[in-house]
Amino acid sequence: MALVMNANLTRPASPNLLPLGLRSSLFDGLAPSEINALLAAARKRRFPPHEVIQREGEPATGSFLLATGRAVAYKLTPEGERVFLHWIVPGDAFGFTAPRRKPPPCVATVQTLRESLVLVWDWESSLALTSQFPQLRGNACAAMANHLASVSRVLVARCSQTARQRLARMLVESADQIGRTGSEGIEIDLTNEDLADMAGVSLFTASRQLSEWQRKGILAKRRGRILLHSRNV
Amino acid sequence: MALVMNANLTRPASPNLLPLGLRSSLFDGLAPSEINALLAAARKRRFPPHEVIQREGEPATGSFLLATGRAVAYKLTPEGERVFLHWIVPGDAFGFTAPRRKPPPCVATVQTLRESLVLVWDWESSLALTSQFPQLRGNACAAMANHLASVSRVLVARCSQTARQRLARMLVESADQIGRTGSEGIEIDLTNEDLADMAGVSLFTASRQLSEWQRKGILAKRRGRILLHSRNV
DNA sequence: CGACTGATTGACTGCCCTCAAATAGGGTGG
DNA sequence: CCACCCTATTTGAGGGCAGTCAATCAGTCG
Repeated sequence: MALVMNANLTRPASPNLLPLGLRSSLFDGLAPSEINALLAAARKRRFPPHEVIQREGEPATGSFLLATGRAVAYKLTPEGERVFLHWIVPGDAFGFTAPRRKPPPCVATVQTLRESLVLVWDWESSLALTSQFPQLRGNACAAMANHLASVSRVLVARCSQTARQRLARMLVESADQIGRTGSEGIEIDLTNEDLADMAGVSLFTASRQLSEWQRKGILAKRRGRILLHSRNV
Repeated sequence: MALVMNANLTRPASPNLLPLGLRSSLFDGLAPSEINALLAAARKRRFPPHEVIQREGEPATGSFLLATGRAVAYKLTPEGERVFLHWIVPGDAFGFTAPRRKPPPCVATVQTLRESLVLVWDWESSLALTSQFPQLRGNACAAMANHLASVSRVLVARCSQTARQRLARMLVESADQIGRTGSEGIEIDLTNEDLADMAGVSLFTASRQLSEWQRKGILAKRRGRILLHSRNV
């Protein structure tokens, strides 16, 4: 029951097509020559941590594929609160739009968490490539469908779950997505504030709830890190 | 600032292509002969009021285009609460998915409000048509992008707005979408309960808030109907 | 060993939901 | 035309979840 359904690895493309060993469902069903054409058209761009790759509302002037690193997609409320949508991990594509004359506005903001390597296609070449390779358009379409499903799940979670439930859910999903399995459980590098933002909960509610779970022995806390003993909720 | 951005009439197709005079952005950029091929492949189906056309979670075995009538798209929480997504008006397409081997599950439930005429393409012909006409795939993709933007707006509204604000917003949007302009303002055929469901607010909160607005002279209420004097909020 | 940032804890507040009970529209049948 | 019923709606009282504010504590890094 993952909240985040990213566009990675449903059917693996041929392995090691890139020097990076990058796999992505964006390449599903494409011939190696076609993939090479894609890669040739892409610019590789390196982003430092906490850098905005695309900003909600601005024209979608490019399409992206995360090669290495990590990023997060979120929306901003008029009051400036961030509404977490999903993590973006290597292999995930974003910024693809329906074919139009003009770039439509971005739906969400995407920001790196750590140093990341991103393949970038500008608007024109993205348009050209997706019209040249119908399979690619289909794959981009599938990525959009996944985003739609993902946002829908976030919506339902926000509408029907309590603060405690949303926190629990975010913990489990973050463990799946960005957790490192250690000797005593799953370690997640997140501050209380990160977790609170993602779950849509105040910093204090998050702190109180996490403390309660720690008292019950479900997890242990270090500064800026959470150690989840098991994934039961 | 419409919450609902449906797939209608961005650039009009040639007029009166159908006996119904149906226009839809689904036909954008298609030649008349192509549109005829589309229509020939479609089955016309009439739904009585309050009939479910597609149900969330079930395989998306068809693609739809509403010709006449009205419908609503919503999601269900595990507790059975309905989360309103958007109205569906004539010209709106829904149920289109990314090209896949198997039909993916529907993202939302779509239900008629009144008797409606719907064009239906089954899974196979939908797949065949969208691969035959790249422009059609693009248009279906655009419809999906609109749904994504729409759900995102609902999400942000749910996360950042108070009950009062959400009610106001739903009133204005419903006025745009399904209101009839009368002599004294815009009439909307909605019960308190409908409005409360859509805004994600309890029946009582809706009643209290509407009464307050009525006292202030912003609107008048009849049983099962709301008369909005102006659209200011 | 400061200093800064992250985390904790308690007290208070407020929005909005729940429940109960009464009221009013509006159609229907006599 | 009126009585009646079903449903929509109103209104009040009470309560709970979770947010806000304030003050303190603790970990890490220079």
